[in-house]
Amino acid sequence: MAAKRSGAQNKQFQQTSVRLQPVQEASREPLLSRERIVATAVELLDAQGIGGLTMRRLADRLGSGVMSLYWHVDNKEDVFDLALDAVLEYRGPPQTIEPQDWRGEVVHMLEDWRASMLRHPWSASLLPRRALGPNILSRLELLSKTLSRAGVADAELNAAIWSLWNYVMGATITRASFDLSDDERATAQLRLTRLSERYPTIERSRLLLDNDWDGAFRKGLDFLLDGLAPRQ
Amino acid sequence: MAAKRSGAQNKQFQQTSVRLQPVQEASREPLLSRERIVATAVELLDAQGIGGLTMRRLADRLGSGVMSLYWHVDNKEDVFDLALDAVLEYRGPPQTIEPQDWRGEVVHMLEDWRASMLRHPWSASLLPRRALGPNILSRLELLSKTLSRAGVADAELNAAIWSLWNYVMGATITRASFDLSDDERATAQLRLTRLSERYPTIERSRLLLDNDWDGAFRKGLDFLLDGLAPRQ
DNA sequence: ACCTGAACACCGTTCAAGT
DNA sequence: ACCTGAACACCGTTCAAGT
Repeated sequence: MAAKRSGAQNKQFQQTSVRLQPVQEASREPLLSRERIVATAVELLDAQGIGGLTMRRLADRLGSGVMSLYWHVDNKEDVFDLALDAVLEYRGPPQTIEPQDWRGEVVHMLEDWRASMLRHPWSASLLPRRALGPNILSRLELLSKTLSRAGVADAELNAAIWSLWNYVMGATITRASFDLSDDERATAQLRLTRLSERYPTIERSRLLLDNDWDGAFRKGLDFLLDGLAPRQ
Repeated sequence: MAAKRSGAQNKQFQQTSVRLQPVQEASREPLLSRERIVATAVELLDAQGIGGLTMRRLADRLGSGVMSLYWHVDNKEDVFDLALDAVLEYRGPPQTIEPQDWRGEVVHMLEDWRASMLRHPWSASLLPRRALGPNILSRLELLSKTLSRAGVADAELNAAIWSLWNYVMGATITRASFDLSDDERATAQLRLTRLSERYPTIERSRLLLDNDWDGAFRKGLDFLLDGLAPRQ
């Protein structure tokens, strides 16, 4: 059983080229790296969806043998975790939001979170099934601090956070799935039309067809925030 | 390519034993049936989770060859669709709810929906990714009718329905995932404790540990309903 | 009408090496 | 320190049959 790389090491070795190891003839970059693997995994997931990520395909794209991946990465689950976290980074609110505008800050972070997941539609349905990575924890920390500052009592904080989490995740997972399968959706509505006597109301309102997803998202979010921490 | 069974046939053949086919020596029940396959698939999913359902394992449990399944079922996706729908049936509100109490009716249906999915934790994360089956469409139809009766305008009906859908799905998917991995959750909180300087607020509030999921669900739901159709 | 086994083109991962 | 191929124990599904 070979000793494995510990996962805590990083890319700060370029300035100090001499190390404990014997001098290497050209100190060339290794072919593979954690970063390159994760970036390629995200590409593959974007292109082929969740079922399209395969250790073999991943190695192909990187021009390496399959088993070489396992030096840098524990297993396939690990690749999923890393790709997911890579996609969830938050850069903070724009300058235009004033520091005391807690509601603007919360809404911005949540909409940015949702947008990030929609840019990588596989990520939304993956997130609830994996351990929470550093980037999503940072978002939760920010949310927690902001709501606290807005006057939400400590005893209600967790319920408030999870309500928002639930709403964002539900909205995004649903939206991402519907996006992925435009024709499937059309056939669903078609099938529905044939059965319109069984589902007359949703037939009439064309529930499965034309929806203002973004508007609906924002509206429901406002209702929740009104309930959680009423406008002053 | 053999002709395939059409999927519309059902189990009303016991009273009239004579049919178009030549008389069979004992008219014995076929070994397999759509119903038996679906019921066994649900068992398997309950026991082993989403990754545990395998055509080979399913056939094993049924005491048949793998390929025999394909007579009754199109493919594995079909099995997923059928198992999912089987689990989502709604029997209607209890007698104790009065007919004009639209809010009670909505809350009962949504909580029953959530409870059904939690009884089969694989179902929640599956539902948004598959085409909507008859049982979930019936629930949406009921929801639509009830909200309409409660005075929600036609123009707002779809947004209202999707807000509720999003909330229920997000809450249930999250809850089901957290349930599945109690020790994973513990290690997550442990890892968090080590990093408590980075996430002090969620550390302090023990966000990842002790939560009143059911209470939080009900609270958020009330906020949404208040917003969607204010109490009279 | 219903069931079957062999075969194909895939998977993730272990192991024992190579440099 | 980093990369490799062979091998194992799995997958879903096609095909050409059997009764």
